[in-house]
This record gives sequence, C-alpha cells and structure tokens, in this order.
Amino acid sequence: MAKDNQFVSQIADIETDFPQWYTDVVVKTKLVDYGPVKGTMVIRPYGYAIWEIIQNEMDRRFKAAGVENAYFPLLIPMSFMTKEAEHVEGFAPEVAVVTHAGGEKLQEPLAIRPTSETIIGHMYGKWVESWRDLPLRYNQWCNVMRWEKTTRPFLRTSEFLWQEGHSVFASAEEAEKETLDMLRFYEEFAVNVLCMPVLTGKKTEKEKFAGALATYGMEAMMHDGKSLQSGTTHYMGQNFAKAFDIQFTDKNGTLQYGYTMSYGASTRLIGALIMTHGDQRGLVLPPPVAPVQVVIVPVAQKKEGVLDACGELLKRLQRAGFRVKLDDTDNSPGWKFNEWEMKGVPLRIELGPRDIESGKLTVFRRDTLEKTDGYSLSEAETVVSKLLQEIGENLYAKAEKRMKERIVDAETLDELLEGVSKGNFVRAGWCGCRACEDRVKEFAQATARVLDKNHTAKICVVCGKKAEHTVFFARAY
RNA sequence: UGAGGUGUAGCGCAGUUUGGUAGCGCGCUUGGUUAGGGACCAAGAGGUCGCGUGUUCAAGUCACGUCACCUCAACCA
Repeated sequence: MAKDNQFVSQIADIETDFPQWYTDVVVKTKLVDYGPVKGTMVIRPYGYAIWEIIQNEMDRRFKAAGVENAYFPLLIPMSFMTKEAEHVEGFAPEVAVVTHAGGEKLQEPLAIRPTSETIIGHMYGKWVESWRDLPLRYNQWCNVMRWEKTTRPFLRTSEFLWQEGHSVFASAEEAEKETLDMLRFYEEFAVNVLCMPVLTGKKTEKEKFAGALATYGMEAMMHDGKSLQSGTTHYMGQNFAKAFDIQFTDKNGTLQYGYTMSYGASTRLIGALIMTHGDQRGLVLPPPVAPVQVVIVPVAQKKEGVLDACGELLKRLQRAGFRVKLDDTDNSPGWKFNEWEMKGVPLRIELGPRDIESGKLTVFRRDTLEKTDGYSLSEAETVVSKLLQEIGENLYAKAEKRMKERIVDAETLDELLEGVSKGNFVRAGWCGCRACEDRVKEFAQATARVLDKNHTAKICVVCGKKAEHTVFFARAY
C-alpha cells in the first residue's frame, strides 16, 4: 500500500488541486509537452493518436452529411480582417501578424489565421455566381493562432488544431437549419464518441461570435464543476456575404446575397475528455477514443510460453478489430499496471502462467478499478467487446449523473453565487439585458453558458423583472 | 495587462541566509538475480548552476540588469 500511495502522490490531488492535477496528468501521461515559445504545446504521439481518432470519427460523419474537405491558406491579408466591422473588433487583440518576409518589410501585413471566415468568404465571393452554385459546404482541418494571455495545454494555447466548417446557402432558413444541425452533430459526437454529456443551446449576445447574428454552443461540465465550451456553431446571416460580395443570381434573375454559417471544434475536446473522465490515478479514456483500448501485460514474461501466449492473444484481438498493445518491455508487472492505468487504457489483460494453465482471462477495468478472472481465455474477443461497450456506457452514465446532480436553480444573486461557488451549473431566469448579465459576472464570476431550451424561470435572477430566458450560468475555462 | 512564484544533470529538488572541491532522489547505460500492484545488487555515464555586466584572490551563493516559464485574476475555441 505504501508504494501505491507513493505512486498516487506523483499526481496532484484531483479534489483539492484540480488545475495542478490537470497539468500533471497531461504531461506525465505524455499527451503533450510544453513548446519553447510561450503558449505553445507539442502534441506527443499518445496525445496526437487521440486527435487522429477524433478526426477520423468526425470526418467520417461530416462526409456522410455531405460536407467536403478543402484547405485554405494560413496567411490572410490584413485588409480582409477589417472588412467585417464586428469581426475585426473581436479578433484584433489576439491576431499574430507577419510583417517581414524574405528579409524585407511586406507591403501589406499578413494575419496568421485566428479563424478563416474572412479568407473563405473572399473565395466564396469568387466561386458563387448562380443559385446553381449553392450551397457550398466545406470543412477544413487546420491550425489557427490566437495570441492568448493565459494558456493551458489543450484548453487554451496560442496555436491549436481544429476543424472549421463554412457553408453558404441561398436562404436564411437553410443556413439557420445547418447551424442547428451542426450543433446536434457535435452533441451526437460528444455523447457517442467521447462518452461525454453536454448542454447545448444558444449563446447570449455578449457571448456570441464576432460578426455572427447567432451563436450556439456545446458546454461540457468538468470534474470541478466548471464549464468548457467544446464546440460552437454560428449563423452569420448576410454579414459576411455583404463584406465579401458573396452574391448569386437567383431563379428569378435577381442578384442576392448568400447566407453563411460556420462551426468549429478543436483539440480542446481532448482537454474536455481528460477533465470529464479523469480520476486520481490519471486519465480515463472512453473506449471509442482510446488509442489503446486493451493492453496486454505479461506476467513472468521470461517463463517459457508466456510471451508466445501473449502474442497469440494480441493477434486474435487485433483481428477482431480492437486497438491492442502488448507491453513486453522489461519493466515489472506492477510498474506496467500503474503506467497504463495512468494513461487511461480502458481494459487491461494480465496474462501469466496461471492463466495459461487454467485457461482463464484476467481483466482489469479502468473505470471501476475492478479485477476479475472469471472469464474464459478462449472467449477473449467476446469478453473484450462486451466490456468495452459497458465501460463506455458506464463512463457516460457517471458523467451524466454528476452533471445532473450539479445543475441547481437560483432565484437570487446570492443563490447563484452559492451555486457556482460549489461547482454547480446554475439555472436561472434572465430579463435579457446586458446590464444584468454583466452584474452576474461581476457578482459571481460566472457567465451565461447557454440558454435553456426549456424556458421555465419566471423572474430575472438579477433585477427581478419578468424572465425572457432561462440561462445556465457557470464559471468557465 | 496587474499580482505572485520558479530557473542548478533527462525529471523532481537541496545547496544561496554566512562566497571557498557541484550534491541528493528518481530516471538512463552495462551485467546479474527477480517477476500476479511502481523489485534488488553491483559498476558506470551525465553540469557553460537561464543569460549578461559588475564586486572579489575566489560567485550557484552578493549587486544591478535582462530573458524565459508557471500559477492566479481581467480577455478568449
């Protein structure tokens, strides 16, 4: 036990020092390392493997929904950035700009994209001429740069990886529908791939994207009760179409502006995963995104037949379609157990002389920390399949239970403050005015995350007037 | 941008008060014994003490300057 405690002490306490726990976990499990430039991170193979799975799963869904991939340039002429008034105001403070190249000062400074609405708007302006050209529904996987003051691996870095989808439609209705469809798309992804419950809904004016008419968000509740925006969709109306001359001739021969929308989800999803499911021992990865779903740890691996049996099991499970790893390094079994638990592998199989002799399968579940040897080695494929399924469902259920328990209602500012201080999402009425929203922020350091679709509150939590909306307030990352 | 903190071996740190041989733990290399919850023994390798200037016979240690990173607030996927 003493040794076990020693191991645990390598990671900060998850309950009392969550920020440090997070930093410890991402670095010690080799997901990331800090880059030499402030706010940059290196995504190491184990972390990048998670991103690749997220990409593959999401990309497959995009393509099924009819979205096409493309790639637009990293550098954007500064003049593009200023074409949409609100957009430039919102992003100017965090744009990095290239002023010199080839040893000379550039005629026009070039923005390193913080997001690509402008350059894609510019290209769409060239490509759209007729109603027959619409809709355009493109997505790109890329990096973007936002010069943030405070940074944290995955949650907020100067440069991050994401996908950004940009569509243009002939009608407002179609663009608005796509905006809501994509919100549901993200939600489905969060639930089924990340095993992560989320709240989705419309953002307030204050929280909406610079240049959008409406922004919708997907918020996930982290282990400490704070909220993390994990995906957003934006309806731009004709704002960007007018700024970039995205015009087409309709069926009646009339010149019309298109309606645009965009949506994005980033490597922040990995941060969300870690903070949603992690525990005192480190990462807990849901089977659908785990780069290693099953690790086979040989016991007494130098004894005759052990490694052979492990290799055979490895091949069987690989053939069955699982992501499996055999750890045949020289480390002791105990060391491997702890290491792979810290790295969040959902299922571990311990295979030693005893198991080979008896034909039993010894498995350890990361989510419940339970070890059993009641399964048959010959049925390994079926057992693994069943357990991975159960683990995913259990992780979702646990996270959903926690989220539901931590949504509380408030009718006064004091109640709201008490709620968010205890790490809850607070559901409360809001009259809709900016002053009251600002007051919540000032009083409780909490922001309006999303509007509740089931509007139930009667009065505004701040001013007591009639509530126009019911809002989920929370402290956020 | 405000407030605090830290820079010494790959990692974590001690040493700085009172200037005088560069240390500890882990990790790493080699060999051996081990093996069902972070094994043990032995022998090794590894350092411009963040950077610069100064004081001094002598600076990791003192002075001044500078840079970087981390944490917390304000701003943000």
